[in-house]
Amino acid sequence: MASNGHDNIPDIVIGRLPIYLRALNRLADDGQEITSSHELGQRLGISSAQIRKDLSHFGGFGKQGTGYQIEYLQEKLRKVLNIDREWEVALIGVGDLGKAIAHYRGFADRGFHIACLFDSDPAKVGQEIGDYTVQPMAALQQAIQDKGIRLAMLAVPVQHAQEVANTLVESGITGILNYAPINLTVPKHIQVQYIDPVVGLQRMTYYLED
Amino acid sequence: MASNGHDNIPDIVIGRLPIYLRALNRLADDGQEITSSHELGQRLGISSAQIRKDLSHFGGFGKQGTGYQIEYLQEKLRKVLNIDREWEVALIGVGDLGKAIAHYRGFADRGFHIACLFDSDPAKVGQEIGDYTVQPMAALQQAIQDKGIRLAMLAVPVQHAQEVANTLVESGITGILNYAPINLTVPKHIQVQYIDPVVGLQRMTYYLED
DNA sequence: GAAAAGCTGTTATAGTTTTCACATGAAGAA
DNA sequence: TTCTTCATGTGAAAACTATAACAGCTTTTC
Ligand SMILES: NC(=O)c1ccc[n+]([C@@H]2O[C@H](COP(=O)([O-])OP(=O)(O)OC[C@H]3O[C@@H](n4cnc5c(N)ncnc54)[C@H](O)[C@@H]3O)[C@@H](O)[C@H]2O)c1
Ligand SMILES: NC(=O)c1ccc[n+]([C@@H]2O[C@H](COP(=O)([O-])OP(=O)(O)OC[C@H]3O[C@@H](n4cnc5c(N)ncnc54)[C@H](O)[C@@H]3O)[C@@H](O)[C@H]2O)c1
Repeated sequence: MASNGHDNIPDIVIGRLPIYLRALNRLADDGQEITSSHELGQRLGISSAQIRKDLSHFGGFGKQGTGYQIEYLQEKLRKVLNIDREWEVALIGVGDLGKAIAHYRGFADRGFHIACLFDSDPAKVGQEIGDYTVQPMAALQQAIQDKGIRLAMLAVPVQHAQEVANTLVESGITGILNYAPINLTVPKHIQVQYIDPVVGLQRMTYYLED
Repeated sequence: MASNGHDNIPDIVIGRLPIYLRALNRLADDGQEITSSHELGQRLGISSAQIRKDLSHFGGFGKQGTGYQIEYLQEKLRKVLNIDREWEVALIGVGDLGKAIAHYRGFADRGFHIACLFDSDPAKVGQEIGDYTVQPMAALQQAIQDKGIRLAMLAVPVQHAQEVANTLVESGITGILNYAPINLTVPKHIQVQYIDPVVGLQRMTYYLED
């Protein structure tokens, strides 16, 4: 049916594709070559019908009677998600969390290359972290525009998150991964994703008996 | 997800409550005392009707013509979510990420107290981090049972995450916040929440034009 | 090589979630 | 007071999402 043009695929379907891809990565690591909607569903706690239906939005990736070739399906999902290439990401805020992020290899392994680091603290500016030097905020706009960077990770204290987000948007960033526990107000065409572990914990305690 | 003796409030509603609470925290920080479903909705990019409907599952927290008393609503939401008390959390894996987590004050500020640290690496065991000493994995079950800990954060390498999760479940943990990029297989009564920043990035790139 | 078993893609059905729209109550203005 | 404005809580309708079921192709089994 539809291929990679932005037809009207529900957001909720798009949101599950990275989860499918992550499960496929694990199966591939284990040396497995073929899987099925049933196996994936069992692993993910999702019905097999839902997986088949989600995938069918983008074309037939499987083979009746056989299942899905893992490597092929990974390739197709990467293409759909636009991650069949490397994305450069700016990281703002090189504190405890920012440093852990900068050292973490899991981003590069999955196609996201941290291409520059920024911090407002003069004591941090100039520090070498990984392959890069921490730059001052004054250099942000120019650097992002020169490199054509579209994505940023925001790891500054909550009080400054909105203000830095505004700067990012002005600089041309269109996707922000926000670690600060605050909902950002941004123009409609800007994507934001939130990482807030406390929200995760709070979602669980509801279900725990006292 | 199993609902523990609660009414049958949809999971999706429960999942939004921490987001509402977070927004209320910000408003309270700004010194505001009253808000409305409309104001909250604007900040969160959610319709006001949805917020009113969500809250109405738990009783009438607002006042017609006026809105919601922020402090009162926070209190009520905390009660609903079972976070009108402090929860102790075990942290497994004291690497780069685990250290950043252990130093982060945002957990304690929002009612989650990291009560013990574990690592399998003999070089890490015995290290002092924050107020606690890293303990060996062999001490895990006893410590968790003695303290009656129900929640754990999992920050070990992906290859060991499932095996450690199994140990946690055996030890009596019923909620796991998993930082490793793998879907855990656990018994039905165990809650799991995932923190995977790469998934967040991948959800955004779909919407970015090439 | 025929029958059995397995799996996809898809259409139809069931279920869930969101939005709409309004009755009702509160607060301030004139 | 009375009028106007504002905002909640809620049933009904609309929109969306998940599940069930099956035709049709593939592989395995005997
Ligand atoms: N540490 C964690 O495990 C963790 C976990 C979840 C969320 N967070 C969140 O991530 C953010 C950072 O946490 P952290 O523990 O690394 O804090 P931190 O204080 O160690 O680091 C914050 C960094 O941001 C820099 N900064 C401050 N204002 C800035 C500005 N206007 N522009 C650019 N840089 C600025 C500071 O100089 C500092 O280096 C916080 O919002 C926190 O709530 C942290
Ligand atoms: N660093 C980050 O910013 C970041 C971000 C997102 C996700 N993660 C994920 O978090 C996990 C940890 O990342 P990290 O960068 O801290 O890795 P790390 O290698 O620095 O730390 C892992 C720690 O786990 C310990 N460990 C290993 N096996 C163990 C076992 N069986 N039982 C107990 N402890 C064990 C190790 O001794 C080490 O101290 C990984 O799964 C990683 O993918 C990390």
